[in-house]
Amino acid sequence: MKDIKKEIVNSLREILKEEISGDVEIEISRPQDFSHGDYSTNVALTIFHKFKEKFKNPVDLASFITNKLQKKLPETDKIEVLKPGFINFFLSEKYLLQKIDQIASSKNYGKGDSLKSKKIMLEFADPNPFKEFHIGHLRNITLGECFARLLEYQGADLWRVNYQGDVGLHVARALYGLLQISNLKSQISNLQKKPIGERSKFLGDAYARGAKDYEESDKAKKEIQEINLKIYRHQDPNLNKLWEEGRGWSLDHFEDIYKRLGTKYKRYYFESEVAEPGKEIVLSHLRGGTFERHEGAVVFRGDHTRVFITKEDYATYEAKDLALAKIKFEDFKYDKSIIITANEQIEYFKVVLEAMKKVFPELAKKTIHESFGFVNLKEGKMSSRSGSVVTGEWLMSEAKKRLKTQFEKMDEETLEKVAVGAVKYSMLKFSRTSDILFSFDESISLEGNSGPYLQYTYARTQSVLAKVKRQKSKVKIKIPTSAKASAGRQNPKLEKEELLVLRLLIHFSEITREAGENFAPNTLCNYLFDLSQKFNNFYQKVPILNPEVSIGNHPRGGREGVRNFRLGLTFAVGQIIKTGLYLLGIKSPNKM
RNA sequence: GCUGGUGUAGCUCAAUGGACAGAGCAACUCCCUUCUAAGGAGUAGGUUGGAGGUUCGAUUCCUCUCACCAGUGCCA
Repeated sequence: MKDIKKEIVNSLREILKEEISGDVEIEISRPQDFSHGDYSTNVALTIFHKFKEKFKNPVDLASFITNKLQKKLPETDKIEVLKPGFINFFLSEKYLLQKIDQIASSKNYGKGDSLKSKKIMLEFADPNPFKEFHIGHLRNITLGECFARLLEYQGADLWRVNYQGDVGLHVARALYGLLQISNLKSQISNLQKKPIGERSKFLGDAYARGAKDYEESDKAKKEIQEINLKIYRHQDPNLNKLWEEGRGWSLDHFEDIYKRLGTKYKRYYFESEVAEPGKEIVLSHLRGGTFERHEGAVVFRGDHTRVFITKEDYATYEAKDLALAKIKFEDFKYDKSIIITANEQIEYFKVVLEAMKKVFPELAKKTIHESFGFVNLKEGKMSSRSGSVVTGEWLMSEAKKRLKTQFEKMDEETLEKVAVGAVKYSMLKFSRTSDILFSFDESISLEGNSGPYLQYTYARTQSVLAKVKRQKSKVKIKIPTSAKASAGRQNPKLEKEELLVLRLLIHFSEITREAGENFAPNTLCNYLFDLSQKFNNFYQKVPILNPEVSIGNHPRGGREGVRNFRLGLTFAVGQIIKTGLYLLGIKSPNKM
């Protein structure tokens, strides 16, 4: 089936080529309002300055173009020229109906190939062992998984990887905190029998103590710095043992979280494995002048100066990232390497990428950093009561708890899907780069722009379809091909509510591609929400299973035809929502 | 101080330089004998922080200014 958007562009290009020698950029956009058509272009406005002698104004030019266009685009019902010079395209019902058949009959509808066989490495989540997996990590992993799926949907060969900071000052702080505990040994053996969550909490508390002491006491600060060096150098066997134990606890705990969130990594990288190689890379480029020694440290002077090797002679995060890029590429010859972190690292990555440009120019070209904003809690006061940070686990459990009181009959499995979906959706529905305020009330709600609302809408579609399956033993929803169904009918007219759903449905593949290209899941969220609203309106106003008898000129013909069409539409909406939610990393329960 | 980001309805947020700046909460009206009312329809709510500029056209781009957040040589 023809891609109508491409058809429009090609036709326009042909016409314009006849009129002007050069090629022009043609933009086809989706109007915000259906009253302006299914597609629209501002090309007459943008190129008018070249035609000032031939035409009075952009509207004139647009009319001229439109006259020539009419014959070339049989898929359109109407092409109109409006006010300043827009050309609006209205697709014919016949075309829309063909499209619905396509969606309902193909499992892979919407799948793109813009990244076909491109190798992409995507690093995201990056929690630090010994520290809590906090809500920032939750947003990171949610966004990362969504990007991964969006890119895979465009045909990418994608590796999800996770870079975890198992050495460094933060680890030293936690270890210091642990060492302050008097009966540490017995506590540890005690905890070994306890659930992972408790162990992880124990570490989190130790970190909090270490961090506090680091700030408040010079003596503690010095000790922590010593611990840091000992870990880097593997000097102290007892300390190493403690480090390994704690590290293991953290990683087990993280593993649980990844599983719960539906992310599976291809490869884990650790700071401990890139620290030495990182140092070597920096030192080997010292002579070339890329780096220089200053006050005992090795620094890089880029956009601003950053330290790559400290005067204590261990690699900083900066140096490690250079080695990481190299090792990543050895593992997987990527065409593109994407790193997702919070906004606070923007400046950091600017400089690291500058340094990488000098050290590994080929890799630097392939590496991009994408960031996102902070997560704050709207109902956040209650969390500070515990004194520690708000963890990802806590957020999900709390969501589940609240959901349970609201929907008593919901079974455990569905509860989990909805709770995780609610939290994830709240991380995705806002534009990526802005700081957000997480609200339980909004995210759990089935009203409004929320994960559960979409899940509920999907469940509704399945509920209707299930009814059909119960009625007949095995019903395959068969939709008569539109060409036949509407043949011989004059001015077939769909119901308003049907048409709105239909007109929205056809844009799914464009939306998913754009969401991937721009790393903008919120565009997909907004689209799915819009679709759900329009479907719910349709559901409310139009009987699906028992259409009124007197639908004389419905393009799907008699009662049976109309019923089949509406079932097909319902089926298609279900497919699109389910696929859309999958791309967001959210599960779609059949019943709610 | 410097660099970057943000500022849109009471609240939380949308809006590839486009059409009358849109949603959802909250407020107020309606709609269940019928496929999930866990839903739907509607009303009200705005000088897009402020001042200039570029453009056929600015929430979007540029300059200035105010407020808040983040980053800013030995953390990650």
